Amino acid sequence: MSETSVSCLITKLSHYLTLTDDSREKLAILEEEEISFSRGSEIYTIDDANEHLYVVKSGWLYTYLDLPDGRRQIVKIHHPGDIIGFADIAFRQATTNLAAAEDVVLCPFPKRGLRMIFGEAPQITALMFSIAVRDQVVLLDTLRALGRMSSRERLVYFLLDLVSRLRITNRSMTDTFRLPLTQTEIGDTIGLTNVYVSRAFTALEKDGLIARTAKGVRIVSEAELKAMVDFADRYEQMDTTWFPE
Amino acid sequence: MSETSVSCLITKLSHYLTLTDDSREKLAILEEEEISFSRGSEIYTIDDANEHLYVVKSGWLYTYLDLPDGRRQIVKIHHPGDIIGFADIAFRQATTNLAAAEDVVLCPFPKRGLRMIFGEAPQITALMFSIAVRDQVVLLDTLRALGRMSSRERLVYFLLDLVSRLRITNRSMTDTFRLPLTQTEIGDTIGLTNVYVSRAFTALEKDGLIARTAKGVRIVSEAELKAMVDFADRYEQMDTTWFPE
DNA sequence: GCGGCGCATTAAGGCCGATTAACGAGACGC
DNA sequence: GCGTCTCGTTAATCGGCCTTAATGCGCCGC
Repeated sequence: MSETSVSCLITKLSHYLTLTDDSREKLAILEEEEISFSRGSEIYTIDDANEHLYVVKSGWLYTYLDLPDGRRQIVKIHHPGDIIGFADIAFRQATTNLAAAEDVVLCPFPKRGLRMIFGEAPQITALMFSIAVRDQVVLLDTLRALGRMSSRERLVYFLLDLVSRLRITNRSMTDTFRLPLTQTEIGDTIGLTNVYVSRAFTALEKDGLIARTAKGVRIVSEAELKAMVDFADRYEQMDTTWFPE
Repeated sequence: MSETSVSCLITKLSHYLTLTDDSREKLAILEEEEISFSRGSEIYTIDDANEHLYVVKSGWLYTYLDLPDGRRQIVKIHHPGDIIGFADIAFRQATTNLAAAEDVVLCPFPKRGLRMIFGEAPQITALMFSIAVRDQVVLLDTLRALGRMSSRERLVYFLLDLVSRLRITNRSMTDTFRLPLTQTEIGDTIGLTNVYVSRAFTALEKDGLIARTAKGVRIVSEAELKAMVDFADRYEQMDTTWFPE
């Protein structure tokens, strides 16, 4: 446990409003415990009893669904500061699978930790509710991408969505970011094969819209990319005017 | 206003728990006002100030997103008893468009009606929160369908999802249901063209998996269809054990 | 330094769904 | 009863993405 490091959960939530000391203390409780998983680990799978939620301390993970014949769809990528497991609150058993895209550190906390938040921290409750709703809108955007976009457009949408999210926790980040996912994983996210992810990447690079570094990507012409897929940033702003306190 | 007719909102919510008289009174307030729209009407569009939510009294509607060149993705179909607009709570302006698939009657109520519910009716609050979360899981299933399924599988998933939802408000419904959507609209929902929706329909009918009536569909071999897409019913059961009261 | 492995790239061939178009059936207005 | 419009069907052609497979690069263990 690193006392000195700033909590990325608090960083993420602070983007939207100034947290009270009381709120900060309540959030700290959610990050007391730590577990590490190595790349490729399955943290939980469908039908597991889901008694815990997780705060991501470091590393990327993803939630996915399978088809019986082996096809796979990644439905959500998780970054440091994210809370994993909200979607399963309404069910006794997990409805999805969770895997580590690289070595990760998670902070598990029992569902009743959430009840404590709900009962005693109205400010965080409202924010978490808003984030859950916001994520739903993002899913609608993703649906639009998978249902109606070409391979190149899908990749563009995928990259723009990533940048927008990463900027919330890392304000200094401009246009270059690390991308610790294989092209097969990216394909499973946007409904393509690894082959076509590769082709789309090189095509975008050739057109000078993006550039690729060792393990990352640089967005070269963000405006052009945004116009290409009619991109709307759902992360930057949220309506917090109706919040309590 | 028909005093005699049972509210479909109350019917829908009653599927999951027994509502107290107090809860029923609070819900009735949400259905006081009524507006009618005829088939094809646009009730609201992106960037409209979204000050209202709507309870569907009768008729089907759908929420959709556009691409600049005219491609369209329907992201959610609404039935009687549904509450429309949850997803936009976190935003000042609408992030989606809403259109009437047939003649409909809606009950609009201001956002602050929801605040009244949140503050004074913990039972309904918990239920609405659960439904919002449940809908999120359904969206993940849909993502899997659009990302990884063939045209026939997508149509099967679409039909099974519809039946499961309709059974919540209409317990007597067995396997035949009305389908007031054009094949173009169905295609916009599952990411296909009207042509391929037609082909998928006739293929399923030829295989004896479904049958088509005048304006509806009959599920002939539900077990077989479910196996085909590894279908999980997210509507029948929800975990309400943690609810207050 | 060597072999093995995972991953990205590239090419060839095939299939599925898009596109376009023509036709028919039904609903509706007049 | 006629014309018009929408919607579903069917066919022909086209193109994008998949499948499969071969190649090469970088990383790691030994």
